[in-house]
Amino acid sequence: MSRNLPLSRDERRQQILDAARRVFARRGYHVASIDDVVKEAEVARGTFYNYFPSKRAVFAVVLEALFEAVASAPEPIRVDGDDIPSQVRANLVRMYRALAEHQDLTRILLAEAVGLDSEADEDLGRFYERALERVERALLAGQSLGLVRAGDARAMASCLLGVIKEPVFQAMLRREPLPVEAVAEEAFALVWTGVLAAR
Amino acid sequence: MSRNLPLSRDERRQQILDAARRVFARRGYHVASIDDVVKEAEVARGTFYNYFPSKRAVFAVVLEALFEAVASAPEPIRVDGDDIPSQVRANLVRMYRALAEHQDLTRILLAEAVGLDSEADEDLGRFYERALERVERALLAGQSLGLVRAGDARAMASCLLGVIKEPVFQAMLRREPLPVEAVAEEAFALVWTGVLAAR
Amino acid sequence: MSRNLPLSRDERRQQILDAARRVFARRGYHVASIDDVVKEAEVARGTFYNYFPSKRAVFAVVLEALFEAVASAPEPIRVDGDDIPSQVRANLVRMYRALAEHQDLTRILLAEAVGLDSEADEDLGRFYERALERVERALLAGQSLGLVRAGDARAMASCLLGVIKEPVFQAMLRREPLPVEAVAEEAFALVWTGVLAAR
Amino acid sequence: MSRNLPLSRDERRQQILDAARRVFARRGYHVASIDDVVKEAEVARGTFYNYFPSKRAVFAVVLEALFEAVASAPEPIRVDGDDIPSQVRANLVRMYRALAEHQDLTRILLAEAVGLDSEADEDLGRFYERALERVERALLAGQSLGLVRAGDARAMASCLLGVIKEPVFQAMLRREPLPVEAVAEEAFALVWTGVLAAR
DNA sequence: AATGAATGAGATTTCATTCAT
DNA sequence: CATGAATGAAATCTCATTCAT
Repeated sequence: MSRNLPLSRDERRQQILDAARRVFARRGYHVASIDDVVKEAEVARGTFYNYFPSKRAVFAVVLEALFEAVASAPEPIRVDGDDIPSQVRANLVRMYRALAEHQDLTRILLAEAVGLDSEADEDLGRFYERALERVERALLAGQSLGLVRAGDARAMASCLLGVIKEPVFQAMLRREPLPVEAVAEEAFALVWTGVLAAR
Repeated sequence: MSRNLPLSRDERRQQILDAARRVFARRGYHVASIDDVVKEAEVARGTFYNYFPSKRAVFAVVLEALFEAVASAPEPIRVDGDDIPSQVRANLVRMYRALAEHQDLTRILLAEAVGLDSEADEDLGRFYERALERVERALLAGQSLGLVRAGDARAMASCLLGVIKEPVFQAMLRREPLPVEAVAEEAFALVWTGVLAAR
Repeated sequence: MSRNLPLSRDERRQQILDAARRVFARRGYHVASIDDVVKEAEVARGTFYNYFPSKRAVFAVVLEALFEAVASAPEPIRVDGDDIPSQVRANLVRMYRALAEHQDLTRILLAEAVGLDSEADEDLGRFYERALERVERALLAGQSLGLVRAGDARAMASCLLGVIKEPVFQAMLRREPLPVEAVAEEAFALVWTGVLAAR
Repeated sequence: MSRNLPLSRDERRQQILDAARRVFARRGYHVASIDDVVKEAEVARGTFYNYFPSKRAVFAVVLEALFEAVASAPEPIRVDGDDIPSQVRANLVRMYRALAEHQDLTRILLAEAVGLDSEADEDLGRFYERALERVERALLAGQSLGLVRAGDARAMASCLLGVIKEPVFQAMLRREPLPVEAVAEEAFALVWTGVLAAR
């Protein structure tokens, strides 16, 4: 009935996008319906399709935004800066904090984006590819500096990514808050020295 | 259509269960339809419902079977047995091998079972709880033997779980085979000594 | 698994028929399933079809049995017997008692048998036809004896049938027991003298 | 298929409601399918569910409308108006006419609404309760005026209700038109003076 | 640009009936 | 005869998308 005030195209688009993110986080991609989204955004159903061609498309845009938010958290390691361990530890804290801050995003990223369809899998693949490359480059740099031990940097990167993701995933699964400091500390220690007692 | 000959309840049930597992792995829980399952099993639609009350129910059974298969892979570390590093490495290989053997299972476990509904989340939570406890106990034992460094064993366990899961997840995402030996080697090295070069 | 002892064809048939009557009374024709019936009868599903060609057919037989039970309740009015009012009153009591004794049958007759399909409607039509004819004949006899006032005996019979049915129906609807005596008394008084106070 | 032009919510709703009433009357609640209804209404299947949440729900609305239509037919007896017998006779004619006018409604009310489920039974129970109370009040008034003979007014009301319903039911069962005048006449005579010849 | 009524393919599930054992 | 596994047509209901207003 009552017609929404005209908004700039970008504002309206953002309004729908935000609503979609909240809905996807709350209900999951498959269970969420366009109806849920337009109700959350308080626009008419047709309006949605004026801005996005399909449910799948708006989800892709939501995903892309998440990628950006998480990927921008860590800062490049600088050889000339603080001592390297501190930089690594700080980056881990930054990552965990970014993930903890956006619990809804996390849920989408870890739970909803997987197994959607092959196109979504490719989006996700590209995301992790970028993440892995980044870690891999850091490891390779470390190896060439003699800081990091020899080994398959790619496989190592994959394991390291797991060190970051899993505690977040477990917290999400249990719907508990992520204990950022404790987890960052253990992750750092593991990465740095493994589980062994000092020799 | 030609009618299938009657089969013993157990055989038919298993046939449908296997088909369901393949279909869930290929298409994902939400996208898979009962039609897909009965076509894969080559039975009539009604036959499915003679054995399982719902799509959700058959998925629960599939999931439970996966839990068992994966959880039974590692063997307890024995202090009096082979040297401990070898036992740990062997367990990692066992786990990766179990997961690699059943690529379809892996997809379901890592991607499809997450965020389905609260009941599935609880199943999954219990599964990971068991896994974490197991790792945690091993770590605590190691600590009391002076082998493992001090620290929050729970958080450490969570990170270690990630070390195992992530390479498998990445392989699944890219639909590539898991390089079991290489990954096991890196995972072991990471767990044992971290990423640092020997000091 | 365990196979029922062989029974004579008639006994087995009766066993199924009784079960069907109970089930139809409890659940209603449409909601009742063959599964309900065979479980109630404790026979296999196939056995049912050895005795009755269809769900509809067994229902027809159940109905027929009810017809008999109810139709045999009243006794013919005899001009040479007790005084006629007593005979009429006695018949009303007999009818109400028969209906009250078989609550389940009543439910089927009044609620389930109507609107099933055109074939069932014809069965039901024949039943009421017989009932109406009987009442009509009694009324015509009464008219020729000068006992019953003039009028359309058929329409009168229809109204009288309603006098009998409705209290039973109301009791059924409320799932209350039928107060046989009180209802019979009022029905008799109504039939005999209407609602007017004596002039 | 050519798409129906958008209609106001109320118009479309009414269109579907009317179609549903016709279909329920023709086929019966259980046998009627949503498909029948949407074909009768000439709308798409989804359109039905835009207006009613379920088959059961649209039936409840149909039923409620019938209750209103039938319950509003008789007019209160006024002591200071025409002579009372005329008023009673007129009310009977009004009732029969209302029922005869809407044969479809009648079928639903008398046949389809009974024994559907406990909720429908309660609706029906309330409807008859209102009807019975109305008749009972009239009888009690008549008794206090010395017009109506003594007796259990409630039981009497129940019998009277049967006098009204049964001829309608019989006509419906035979799919014959209701002979309104003849039936009203006999019903009135029965109610007023019973079946006895004048003494 | 915004609206929301209309659409229909397709999903899950039921259950009367058949038939090999 | 008795059994119960197997069947598939058909039912209800969902929801992404279209399009007249």
